[in-house]
Amino acid sequence: METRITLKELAASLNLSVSTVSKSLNDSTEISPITKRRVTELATLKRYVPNNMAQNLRGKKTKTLGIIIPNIFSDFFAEALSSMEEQSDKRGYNIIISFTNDSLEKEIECINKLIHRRVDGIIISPTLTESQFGSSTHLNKLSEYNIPLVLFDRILDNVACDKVGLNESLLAEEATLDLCKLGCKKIAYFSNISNTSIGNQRISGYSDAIKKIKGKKQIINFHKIDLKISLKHLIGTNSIDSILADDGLSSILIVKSILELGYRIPEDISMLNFSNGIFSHYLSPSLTAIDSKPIEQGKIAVDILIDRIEDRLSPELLDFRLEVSLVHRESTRRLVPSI
Amino acid sequence: METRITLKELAASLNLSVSTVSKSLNDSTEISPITKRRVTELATLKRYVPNNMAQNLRGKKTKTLGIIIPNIFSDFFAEALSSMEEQSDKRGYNIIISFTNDSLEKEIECINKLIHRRVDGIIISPTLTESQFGSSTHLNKLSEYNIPLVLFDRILDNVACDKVGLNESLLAEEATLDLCKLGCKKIAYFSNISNTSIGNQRISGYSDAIKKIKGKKQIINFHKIDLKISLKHLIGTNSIDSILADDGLSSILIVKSILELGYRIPEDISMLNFSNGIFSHYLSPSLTAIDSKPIEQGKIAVDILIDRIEDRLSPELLDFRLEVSLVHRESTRRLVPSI
DNA sequence: CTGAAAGCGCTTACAG
DNA sequence: CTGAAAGCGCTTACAG
Repeated sequence: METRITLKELAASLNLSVSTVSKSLNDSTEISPITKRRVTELATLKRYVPNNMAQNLRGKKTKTLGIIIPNIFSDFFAEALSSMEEQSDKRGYNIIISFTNDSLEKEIECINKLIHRRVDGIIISPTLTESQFGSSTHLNKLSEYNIPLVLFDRILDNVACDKVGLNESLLAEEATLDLCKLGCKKIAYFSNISNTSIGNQRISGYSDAIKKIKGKKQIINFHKIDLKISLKHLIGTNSIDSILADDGLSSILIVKSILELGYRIPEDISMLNFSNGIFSHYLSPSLTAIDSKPIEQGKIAVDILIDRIEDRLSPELLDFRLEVSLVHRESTRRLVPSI
Repeated sequence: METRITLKELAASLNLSVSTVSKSLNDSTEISPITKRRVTELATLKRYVPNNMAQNLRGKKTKTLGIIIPNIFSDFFAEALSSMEEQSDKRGYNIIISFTNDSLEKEIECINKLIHRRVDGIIISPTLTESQFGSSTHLNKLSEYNIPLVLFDRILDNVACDKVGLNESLLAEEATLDLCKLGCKKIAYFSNISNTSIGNQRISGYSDAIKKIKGKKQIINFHKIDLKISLKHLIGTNSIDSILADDGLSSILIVKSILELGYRIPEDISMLNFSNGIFSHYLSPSLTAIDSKPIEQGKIAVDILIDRIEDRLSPELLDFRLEVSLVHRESTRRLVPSI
């Protein structure tokens, strides 16, 4: 079935040696223009395609990156992945993509598979479990195989490698202070990812901000409550005037509940969330959100990884934290201009 | 930098031949248990990992599939891709994923790259341009390389290969008839993808249904109108009582416009759309939609491709069209039970 | 039970 | 300018 033509067959048809044919195809200066032309012509005619496997076997590099992310169901990961693919392509690298669905077991399997496939480097956004319990031996072992690793978005402290992400704590603090600036005084954080490293950083940033504005800390674990009942109580007792939410999905549910309870956004409650996905644009009301720049982050992660692979970086490990900005939309009150 | 241990080094340390070590590692029955143990112990200790490149070079198969899709920003493709990844993994295949962003040029590049990489097979959902103009020489040439191809979701007639998708025409017809059954009489189709093969099939199915119910055909090209003005006019003049929309995004915009115009869904206008994405679930009102079963479709595409690769299929090409169903939600009227 | 040898398809010193 | 030879890391007939 596999009938693709090889260098050897090409050489035979041309009455040339394999070396000459190979050099011709690689446009080596050693070869005469006439021979080159003969070779390339036949190669085109016979649809010769070099065997990457053989080339890589000699070259020791596979020009392939492994990318491991939890899923592509959030806009953040979808856009980040898309951007990584584009940038890898631009720099001449292929990618092998795996999704863990936040299963640590699958993540470990993936890592092993990528080692087997001899990828030149790996970008990973680890599972939440891992970020909770920090059992990252499978990541740390990559250095023993000399496979560069870039930790993306979900950054772990116990892994020594290049890192690309956000300053989640600072971000949460700024978001909280922003709500305050817009006139909110009772700001609750509905956390959807508590107990993870990112979740904890956000909580810490939120807490710092609340302390600064001398407010009352109200951290609500999204998974542990009956949303509608909680909201009814919180708003009814005038305990909150604004909500900081983790992701698009929880925002949607919160908005839906608030509206169904008969309250208005932003008049009664302001909403701000960490995910600037397509939801935030198109929901009614549209949501003020933190633009975490997945496109830029993805590109940077790929660039750092390839630079590391190609030895263009100084040995110190990078810890790149992107500056991000708030996108104000309908879900938060306008700032009343002071005269 | 690359210091991974090879069979040869392993053999040297053990005072064995390369063949014996190789066989031991592959658990061959030729080798004595004692030797096997010695070998595997040292291999583990030294973290030996076989070089896939070399293995593939001998075996002629790469156990790798190429997957080319336009993007992962719709829930459909995201879920389909996720499912393909899972199924490939289950069956022992790796995948290389590329996104075309609906650029035919990028698609052609991808195909060439995958040929170079000697993938065992390819699944593709072609660009819209291609589905409009049908210039598919780059797809047809795959058969010359003996690379099996599965056309996914966006199915072209001019490519001879296995196909997995929906019966878009039937689907559109049934959706239209369903609206009719729910009491709608003036059904407009807001097409977001006219001029593509899928778009045309849907239009034809919609047209058939309209003919059956003796209604008036109203096909509106989503891109060519000012949405709000059009809707105001159509609803104001009582020209439509229901809308069939292509995808999630256009549905959102339509819903938003209708609500802003002060009309109610489904009381004034019923909405049904072809995309059962997360939007359809969570929008207020939630949207009645066609469940196109991306998970199942993705799995089937992978299974067919691998079965084709492994020669488990009869030579006739498959054209698999999945049965799908409507999911009724808030955006369409309830059926009034007849007594 | 073990090993020497050939070969997968390429590239690249080296020789002529 | 062309070619013979070695070698990338493996597997698998074949011989012993």
